[in-house]
Amino acid sequence: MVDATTTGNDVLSEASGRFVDGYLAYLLAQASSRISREFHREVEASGLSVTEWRVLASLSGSDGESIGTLAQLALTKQPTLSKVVQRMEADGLVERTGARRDRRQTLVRLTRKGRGLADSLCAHALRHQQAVLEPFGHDNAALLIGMLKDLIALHPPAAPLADGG
Amino acid sequence: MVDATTTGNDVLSEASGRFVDGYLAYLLAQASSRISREFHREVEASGLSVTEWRVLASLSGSDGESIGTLAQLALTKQPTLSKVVQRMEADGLVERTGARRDRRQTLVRLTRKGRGLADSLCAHALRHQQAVLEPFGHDNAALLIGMLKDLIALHPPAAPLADGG
DNA sequence: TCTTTTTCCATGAATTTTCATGTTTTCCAT
DNA sequence: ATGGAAAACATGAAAATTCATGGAAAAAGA
Repeated sequence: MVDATTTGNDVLSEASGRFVDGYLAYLLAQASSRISREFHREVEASGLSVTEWRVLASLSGSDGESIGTLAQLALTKQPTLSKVVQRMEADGLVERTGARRDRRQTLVRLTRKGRGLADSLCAHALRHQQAVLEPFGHDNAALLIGMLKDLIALHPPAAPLADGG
Repeated sequence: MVDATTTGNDVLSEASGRFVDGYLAYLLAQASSRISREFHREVEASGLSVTEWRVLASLSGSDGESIGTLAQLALTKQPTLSKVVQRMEADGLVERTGARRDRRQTLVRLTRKGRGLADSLCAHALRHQQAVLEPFGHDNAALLIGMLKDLIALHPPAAPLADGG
């Protein structure tokens, strides 16, 4: 098992080699990219783009999100997301309903078909996650996830959305 | 200070709320995006795109990298990187030299101008990183970085490059 | 109430990225 | 050696993303 407490000497004051090899933002981006790449094959095998999968995942366990919220969750700009959602609506994966509370908003919800696909992919994703975290052991895995959540909580999104995003 | 050892109860068996809120790949992507966004304003103030900054950062502390390696480091596809490097060459930030060892490769190196800009931005980046990690304390920060490096080491890049990426 | 300002989303234009493919060089097995 | 397969990169066409902008609804102020 990987023992995070004994990884290298002082990983912070990185004195040698490429700059990026000790740079947090790079490590996060690289880890994100590599961890996701494997699963994204499954996603594309389902006929979805990565962005479309992110939308499905973001809507899983929710009974509707606005375009703006989805853009933040899916890490894209709002115009991008408007167009992705339109494609997904044409494919019968989501439906767009004018929200009751605020008629400016477009509320996006999973259709039955979309929920089926989302559930299937999410289950797959969780199995993949388990495999990824297995070498770390339960405690270190929880530590990692906790710290990522802390990082996220400490850095609010660009346009402060109602709550804390 | 954030105490990662007491963050929530069991962050793994996430039973409530949106699927993504407990999903490692999402947390990595979201954290990466949010941490970087702040600094990317500095980058764009320097007249660089994010991808161009990634190339500069990847070349910092190196005396030349191939197009393929840079594509991996900068998290883009090879054709994208070829074009970005051409723009950067036109701007006088990098130079492309035929590598000695393998004449198929294009070796990319920082020019004096490029190195100046890269050094300046990297210094800025490290100050930013220090601020980001400060709430975690030295030990937890080292733990986080160590685990990210482990994650990366455990998941090799798509097309196995000579070494270990 | 009636502006004035802000928020939320859609859309066309421009940019960026990616896909598909071709060329050149290297590697490997005869 | 040599012919075939694989690797590295460039490039044109296609697709995706982003920028700039506009309209409609809500919020804020006078």
